[in-house]
Amino acid sequence: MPRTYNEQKPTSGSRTLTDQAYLQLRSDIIHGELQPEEKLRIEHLREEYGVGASPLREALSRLTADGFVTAEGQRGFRVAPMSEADLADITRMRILLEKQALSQSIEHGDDAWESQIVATFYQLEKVEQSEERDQAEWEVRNHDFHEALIAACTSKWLRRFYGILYDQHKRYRNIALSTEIPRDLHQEHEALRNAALARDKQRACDAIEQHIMRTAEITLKVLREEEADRENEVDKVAAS
Amino acid sequence: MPRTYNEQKPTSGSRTLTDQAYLQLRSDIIHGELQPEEKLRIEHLREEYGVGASPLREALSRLTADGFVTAEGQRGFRVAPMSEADLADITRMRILLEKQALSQSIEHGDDAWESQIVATFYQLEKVEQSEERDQAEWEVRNHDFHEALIAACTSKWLRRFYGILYDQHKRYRNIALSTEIPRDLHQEHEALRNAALARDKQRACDAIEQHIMRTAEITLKVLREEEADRENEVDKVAAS
DNA sequence: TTTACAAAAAATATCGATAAAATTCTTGCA
DNA sequence: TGCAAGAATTTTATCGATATTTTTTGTAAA
Repeated sequence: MPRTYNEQKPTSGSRTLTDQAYLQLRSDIIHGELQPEEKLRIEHLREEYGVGASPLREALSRLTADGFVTAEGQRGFRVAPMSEADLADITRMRILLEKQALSQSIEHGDDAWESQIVATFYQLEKVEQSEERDQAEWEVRNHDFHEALIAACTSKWLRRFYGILYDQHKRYRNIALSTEIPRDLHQEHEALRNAALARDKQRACDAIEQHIMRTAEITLKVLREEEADRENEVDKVAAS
Repeated sequence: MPRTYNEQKPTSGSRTLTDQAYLQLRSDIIHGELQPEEKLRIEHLREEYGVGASPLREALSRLTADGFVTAEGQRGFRVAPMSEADLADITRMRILLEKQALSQSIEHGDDAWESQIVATFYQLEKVEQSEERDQAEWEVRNHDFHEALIAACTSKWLRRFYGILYDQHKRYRNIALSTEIPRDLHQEHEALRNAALARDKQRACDAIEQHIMRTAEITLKVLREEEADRENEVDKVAAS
């Protein structure tokens, strides 16, 4: 009896198994389920994710392009490392690109663009001011808002690169904050919204720079604390 | 008798078949052997490049990340389209990134960096002033020189994105110029070298901007002429 | 002649199996 | 005890075969 190997799970909207594997792996890396530098053995992942080698390898190739995975010929794949230097690099680049995208967006944005900024800001505000500050919810709303700001940017390449950096940054935030709550970023978001709607490029660029810097600083601080904790653990074990 | 399917061609230095397929496809796209928008049928490519479906798909995934190929789930791959708008986009982005990379490089460059600029400029100069202006040779020397200029840039991400854009731009140059000769870009290169060695960021950035703009303009002009020619052809055929 | 549908053909995505390469484990020797 | 050669194991990269989808072709009704 010929058996069906694609069971067409209706749970995931993804078309192909490769897409599914890609999205799952991506999510697991961003959320730290797969640790930095961890070896990604195909055989192992096959069981874990329930797909064959081909779609897995393809998914890993894509993730390599996104900078979430590193590949070495004949040596397989591993989760991309994380470092303070890398975070600093991502931050600087994100500032450069998001400023540019924001400027273009302010230049070309129409009424729909403005509306979308107002709408996404409102949703973000709601999450930020609610009692139980849901990290996952905030992530989504934050992303929507930032996306709305640069939605009128006409450069395909700028958007592509910006998207990669945003997701990279997200990984650092997720690893660091994990269960932490977002702080008073609210004023910064508000300033950003107002500057954009006022079509004030300079003010908007300053706001976005400061905003990204602040977010990165907080992430960096938590990252360092975690690092210190880990070293303490090691010392304790060594001392016992 | 178990047969060997990897014949280990010693001609190509690449480790894996995937790498080989990637490099070949890439080159064929950059040099216009594979036309923009052309369908890339796996079955067909298998014969053409002599490798199986798996390495091909992986190679195509990588090329998708580089922006040389587009992929649509369940619909396969095709060569990425080319357009004037895309060229303009690439140009603008390349200016933004190369300026940034150059600034950082000027800031951090050491003696070895300076030497490398002098050396690669000299080689480029030789090609530019020789009688038989070999397009392929010039491409390599030009790339080496530009690479040397930003070699001291510390940002991994900046270099990654810049590399992608440089190669994209190269495709347009190759498609457009094909057998054309490089013009008096020599003075621009010289100005660039001098500004870099003088550690004059402002001057270097201006020089690079003008240089990239000029190159792009020339490419655009040739592109338009070719387009016009093609339309003439079509008209002729339609009239007959 | 065009449109609509169904059958046929082609192409994609995927699997399981396997050769080659890398890694780990043994074991014999200085 | 340390270590090097090589045997065993694990892992990667790759192939050929096949289910599922998409595209093309052929045909009959409007």
